[in-house]
Amino acid sequence: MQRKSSPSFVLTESVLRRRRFAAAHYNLEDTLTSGQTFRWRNIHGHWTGVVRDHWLQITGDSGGLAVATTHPAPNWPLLKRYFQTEVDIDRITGSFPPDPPLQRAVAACRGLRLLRQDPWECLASFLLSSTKRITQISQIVERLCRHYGTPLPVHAGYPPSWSFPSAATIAERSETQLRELKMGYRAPWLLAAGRTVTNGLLDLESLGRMTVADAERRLIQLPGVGPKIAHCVLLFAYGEPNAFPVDVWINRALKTFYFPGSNPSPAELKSFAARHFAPYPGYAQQYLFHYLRVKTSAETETAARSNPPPTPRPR
DNA sequence: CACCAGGCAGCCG
DNA sequence: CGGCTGCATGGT
Repeated sequence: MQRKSSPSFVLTESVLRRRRFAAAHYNLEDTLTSGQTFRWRNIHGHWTGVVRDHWLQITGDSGGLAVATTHPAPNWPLLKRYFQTEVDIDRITGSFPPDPPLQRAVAACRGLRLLRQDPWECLASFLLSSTKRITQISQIVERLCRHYGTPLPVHAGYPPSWSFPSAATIAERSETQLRELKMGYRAPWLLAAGRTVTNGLLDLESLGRMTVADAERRLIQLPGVGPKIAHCVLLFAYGEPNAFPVDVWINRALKTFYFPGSNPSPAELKSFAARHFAPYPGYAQQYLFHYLRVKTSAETETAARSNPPPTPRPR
């Protein structure tokens, strides 16, 4: 790497390569903080993160995204695919049913997008997510990258950064080594997933060509992967619009807003969501999830926690 | 200190 | 199916 003339304590300063991705109404902050990805930080007023082996600095403005990377030969098509800037988000939210909670979520999170992430990173990250808060998932993922990822060049003044460790790298670790990263009982799950992907028993590439049901069946064969995590992977890595992860927040929201007073089974909730939110249940889920988790303070929080009085039924 | 967190596995009826 | 419990760890 070339040494440039700059403050004496800066040994290397990476060249930034830049490009703009045009997009109408790209809500970068909500997209990067809505719990679909765990590696983005706002540093010096810019969003910085990693996509594959690209260290990135992103700025969102009214016309789209300004993308800067230290990668010497950026894979721009890959990055563009990751950010999904070509998606007409207003058309998607415009297709949502006109019920109050969902429309409130759209109004509060306008421009929130779904990313198209690397399947292995997505699978591994969500394997680590069970009964953890998003901030803690981020911390575990960060430790995983710091210990077992590959260091990446970063722009001057930014903290060091690493790629997400490959399945093969994880497969070579021991359960003890993984437990040292404070992932607890999830360590054997991550190890097993790394081994299964590395030895070819699970071909992540082929999942994209299967039906949702088939891909889900394959994913939940992995220990620690159930319906919720499988659907996160199908939605966030494969862009499956019918994927619909049901976590505690969504479960609470569906019961509160759409089944007040009754006690629907998981199967009922699943079929209702597929029908009611079609043709984009995955996007609707993400809007509801992010809205309920961070855009509301007192009202919905308390309403959703304590078995609430029946709310007006949306039509 | 009790309780919960973008769940899941194992077990029981 | 449906319900219950343990699981590591950290925050409120």
